[in-house]
Amino acid sequence: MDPQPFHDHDHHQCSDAVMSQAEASLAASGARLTPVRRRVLEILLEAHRAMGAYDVLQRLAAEGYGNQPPVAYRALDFLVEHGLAHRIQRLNAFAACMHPGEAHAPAFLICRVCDTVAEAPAAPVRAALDGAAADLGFTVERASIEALGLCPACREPS
Amino acid sequence: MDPQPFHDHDHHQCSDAVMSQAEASLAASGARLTPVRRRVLEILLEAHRAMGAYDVLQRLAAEGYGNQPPVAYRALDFLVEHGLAHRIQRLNAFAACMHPGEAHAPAFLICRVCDTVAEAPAAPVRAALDGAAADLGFTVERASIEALGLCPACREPS
DNA sequence: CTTGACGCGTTATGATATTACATACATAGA
DNA sequence: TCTATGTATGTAATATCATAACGCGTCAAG
Repeated sequence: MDPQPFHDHDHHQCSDAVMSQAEASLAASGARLTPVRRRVLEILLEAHRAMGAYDVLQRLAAEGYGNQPPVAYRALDFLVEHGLAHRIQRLNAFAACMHPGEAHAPAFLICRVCDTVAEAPAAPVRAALDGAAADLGFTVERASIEALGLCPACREPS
Repeated sequence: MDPQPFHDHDHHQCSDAVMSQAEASLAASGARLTPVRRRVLEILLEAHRAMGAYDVLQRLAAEGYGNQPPVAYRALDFLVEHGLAHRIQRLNAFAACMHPGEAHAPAFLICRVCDTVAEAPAAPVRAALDGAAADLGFTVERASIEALGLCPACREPS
């Protein structure tokens, strides 16, 4: 079963699973998961949320790491480059990838009430986009697909 | 024929058409196209590009309008609210809407070489996205769909 | 002719992100 | 082991993007 933010799940297990996948994925590519990078990923994994770079930085600083923006941005950029995190343009923020290692071009579903961010399988969306672009002669290389709305939990009056 | 950035077109006519549509659209809603707002729209229309708020501001300032950020942001926000311009999240920038008045939820195609921004019809894309979201119980309210890639002109070695 | 809504101008500040350079650390080769 | 090399981290300074808060001018309704 996939990590799935919108429903009850054992979050500890969910995070651990992602961390393991992340480690495996990195080992395969020869990149190093240094303490700062690992810690940043853990911080992102604490919630199914997007966090701003400065929020992450504050956490790092409190734990004795550097307290200047590049410390956070470098780790975040590393995670994004290696597919362990995503940048959410709409929020100027970052979220842990819930499916590291798998090739995927996700769409992000952002709940405007609880700020939860989920990844939806976007292959069909991407196909539609590629088609629309092709009609205009445009070749899509990278796409950001981000939706703002209501997650199941916030939709129903609990 | 639609305004279509990626192909040769009479740009003067293209801009004029959009301005007329914009005026009509605003008149219908009772909102006012003041000099600053009009000028900002004209500036955005000069190129099929996204411009940063500060770029617009510089232009305004050079023409004797205010030279502080809120002057630009207010006009830009107004245009966006009234469907005359779009914010391109990926670029932290704004582009004139090429189909004002028409209800549309566009996808943006951004050429990474010439920076041209075009709007593609996104109804099928949006449908696919709604579907993927619905599978997770998520209700999409607003979506940003932005693609980075190569426009037809930049794709072919001229 | 007042009043109230709106648009514009300005100051100040906040939030996000990068450049540039210095220091430390790991590791492979001599 | 020693040292050279690349990579990671730390820090200062600055660039870029965005908003809050306030005051003034204009214009139309009452």
